[in-house]
Amino acid sequence: MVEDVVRTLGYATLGSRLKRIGEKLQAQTQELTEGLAGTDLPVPHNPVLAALDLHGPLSIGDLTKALGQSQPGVTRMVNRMKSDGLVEARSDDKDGRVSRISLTQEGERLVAHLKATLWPAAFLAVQEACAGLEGPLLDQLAQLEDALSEKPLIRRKPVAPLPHWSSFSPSEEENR
Amino acid sequence: MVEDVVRTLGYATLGSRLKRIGEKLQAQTQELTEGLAGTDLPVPHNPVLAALDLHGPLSIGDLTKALGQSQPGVTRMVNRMKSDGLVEARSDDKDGRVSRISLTQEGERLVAHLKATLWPAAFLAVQEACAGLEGPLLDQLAQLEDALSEKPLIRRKPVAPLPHWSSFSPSEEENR
DNA sequence: ACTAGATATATAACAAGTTATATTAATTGA
DNA sequence: TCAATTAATATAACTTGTTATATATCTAGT
Repeated sequence: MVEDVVRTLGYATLGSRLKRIGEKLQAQTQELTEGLAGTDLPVPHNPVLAALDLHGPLSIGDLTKALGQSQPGVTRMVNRMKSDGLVEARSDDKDGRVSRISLTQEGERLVAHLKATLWPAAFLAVQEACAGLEGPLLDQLAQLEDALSEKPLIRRKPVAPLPHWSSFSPSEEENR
Repeated sequence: MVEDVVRTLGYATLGSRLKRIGEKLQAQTQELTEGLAGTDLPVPHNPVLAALDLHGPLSIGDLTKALGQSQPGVTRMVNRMKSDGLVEARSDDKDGRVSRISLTQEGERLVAHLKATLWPAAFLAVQEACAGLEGPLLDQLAQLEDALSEKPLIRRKPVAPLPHWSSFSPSEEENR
């Protein structure tokens, strides 16, 4: 049997390790999405929806900052979401370079649905998987990775009635 | 100003968060690679070299387990490394389906070089960035992300003489 | 010995991230 | 006011991860 080299090497491969766990979490969140929200929204599109919901219309540059990733990546994701009918772009009146991205009606509807289903469920499931993690980062990562293998997010759906997303993020409807 | 939505959402976006930090670490490790080992070896190829160095020749399936990623991904990475002259494949004598991947002489040479330069330096730099992290996972991630922004790995090169990789991974030359 | 199924790897198509560069619009300074 | 610079977004090419599927070889059972 061959051991997990990326785990063994510790700090030397922390980057690969973080990416790997992140991808596992996203894959399990995708299962949740289908099983719980009944859509096939790609997991990385959720933060875009959340940012637009929190702040109202944003430029590509603002989204870049909100998501912490590169501008071309954001542009492409937004284009995809545009062709999916979730967002729309209009160029700014003051500055013709900037394109203001906003939720369409369909986007608003989806957000409302996600706030009642996927978002709280994912939050709680991940929170449960992280409950009891302790110690140095590498140890917590090992514990989390094991926890996700042993009991994936889809089996951590809360039994009690799902709280609405607003109870996690109280300040959301301000900037509209 | 727009805040960091992925950070704000906490557990709900932990997958994106982990991927994002992982990519940042890998990008900074790439800088280290060029500045310190004088090669342009892609960061994700390091664990493959380390696995082959630790265990000697491995099948694609074994590498898949060692790296914890999908078989087609491993196959493609190995093909790239083959065309870079770092590894070679011969089909197994007993079982014609399995292809045994081993380091070429050039691969061995590169590994020896990396053990004296990049691997210990990256280990120590990441360890330093992680020193003092405390508390729940989300907190430690926030601290780490801030630490990497404030002082990237390339500025954490140890001043003292670099210890050899073998001092981090004492059991390495066994399975050859 | 042959067929069925299982196993190992390869291939194809896609997604999402990156960097580098092109394009377009706005700003600034002579 | 216009030329040069700066700034925002778009486009292109690449990497690395994925899933689904094809191919090739081995193994088992009759």
